[in-house]
Amino acid sequence: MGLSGKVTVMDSGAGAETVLGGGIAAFCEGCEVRDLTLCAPLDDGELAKLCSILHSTHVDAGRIILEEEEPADYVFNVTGGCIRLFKLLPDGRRAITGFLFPGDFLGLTSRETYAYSAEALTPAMLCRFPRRKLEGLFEEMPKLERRLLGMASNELAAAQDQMVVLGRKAAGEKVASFLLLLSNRQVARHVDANPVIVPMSRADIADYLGLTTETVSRTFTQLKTKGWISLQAQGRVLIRDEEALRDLAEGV
Amino acid sequence: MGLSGKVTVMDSGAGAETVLGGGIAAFCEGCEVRDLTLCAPLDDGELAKLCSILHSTHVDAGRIILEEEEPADYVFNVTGGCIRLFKLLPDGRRAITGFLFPGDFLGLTSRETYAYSAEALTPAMLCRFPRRKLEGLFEEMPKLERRLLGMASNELAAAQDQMVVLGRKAAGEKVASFLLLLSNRQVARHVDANPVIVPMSRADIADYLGLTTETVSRTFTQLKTKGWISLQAQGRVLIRDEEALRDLAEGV
DNA sequence: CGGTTACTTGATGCATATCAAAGAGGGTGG
DNA sequence: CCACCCTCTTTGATATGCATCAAGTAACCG
Repeated sequence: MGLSGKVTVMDSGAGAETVLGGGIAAFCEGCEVRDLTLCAPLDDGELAKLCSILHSTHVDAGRIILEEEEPADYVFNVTGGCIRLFKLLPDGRRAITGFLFPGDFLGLTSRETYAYSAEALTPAMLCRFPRRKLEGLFEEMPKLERRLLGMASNELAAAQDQMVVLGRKAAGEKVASFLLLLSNRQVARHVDANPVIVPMSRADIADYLGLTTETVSRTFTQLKTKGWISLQAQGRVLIRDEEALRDLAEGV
Repeated sequence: MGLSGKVTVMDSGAGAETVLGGGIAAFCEGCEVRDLTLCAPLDDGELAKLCSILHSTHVDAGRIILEEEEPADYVFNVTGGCIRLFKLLPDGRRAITGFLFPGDFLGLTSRETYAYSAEALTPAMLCRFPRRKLEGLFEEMPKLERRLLGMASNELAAAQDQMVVLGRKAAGEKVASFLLLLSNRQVARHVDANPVIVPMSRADIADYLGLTTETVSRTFTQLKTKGWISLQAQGRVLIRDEEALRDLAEGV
């Protein structure tokens, strides 16, 4: 135990704090991302039932939430902060397979273990569901399963887009695609499209785009020099010429 | 109409032939991939109902089955042959997002349009379902929806593996990963793991791995020179040193 | 058996990686 | 509140793996 990253959210010790379970929908009333999550299609009574099996949890930045190959006993809804999903090669190379934001779902797998590791990139809030209990609710609430299928389909489409980025786009196109992706996801959660909030490091972006830290940095500089973006405080990126960025991203 | 690739399987004209619909499960009796497909969890009565909405179709090699951005009115089960899924950039660059084999599912999307194009790479057999009718059966047969969620989760895991390949592996590691993937998928459909049957061209493999035709070819030659594989007739690849190939693929 | 397409091999170039070091934030303790 | 330190970012110089361009060879199909 202690401060090592090996302590996950499943052990309810060491810093990750459980807030609530069991009650009625009161807790979910204030949820700002309800229309994006698993819970979107449920009425108040159904929501209460779902609430009875969830634990809302805060995780500190840098904390590991779950690890590849570990038993997939829980699934999560992200309600705040940003999470990175990644896979490691034996020699330490890292591939980030996605970033999660409020409303996103975490931990879905058809196997008995997780397919990737997940780490909080900023302080984050999660709703944690025991997987078996959630599956137990499917019969009673088929809407839940339908919703999960819809979310999985969306993730699949996003994964396919990312394969195009990784396999066939040049560095500039990759970075432009990335900025527009973040911008679009802000819109989905009712945040202004511009400026783009970039909470992740250059190294994270590099591992997501199949580049190096240096190349990502150079590419930002080039976009800035062209006047298409400007870099602001706290990792904010102002898009100054969206059309140019979009053309670049699409490979026109 | 005519011979242009623009004629898809949805138009039931020009070469793609509908075999049957409507009957009882008789047609499915001989299906060799029933345990892999959507139909796996269904009993005979349920299968008959599913049969009543399906059309079994043969498609010629090279024929386009569905196109990105077109209305997603049908979904398909592949029962024979090999299909490539791809996305194009405006300047003609192509990214192949996956290859489908018997037992695989095609056309799943949460949106109203397909997320990619699909083309028969060899002569192929498909079971075609009207999407709305299939969704209509979900209430009656929740097993069907459960199965679809499982298949989508599997696809998602495969997509994440592929992101690691595309983003962080070198050419040799990519090709080794690819050969082992094909081998593993043969095992899943009860085909011997070795030799690996490679029905796709070097260009297809290149577009799947984010390489060029020439690099794929050179890499095959290198693996051959090391004695790890040998190239046989009809695109068969004999794996001679699986452990070496596996270590290479995993990046050890 | 000839034509066509796919594959292989070679020579060269370039985009991005790698190695290296300086500069900018951001948080902490005095 | 300021100074210091640590980490992240930026920039520069060089190296290299893969792409590109080019041509020969093998496989396949009618």
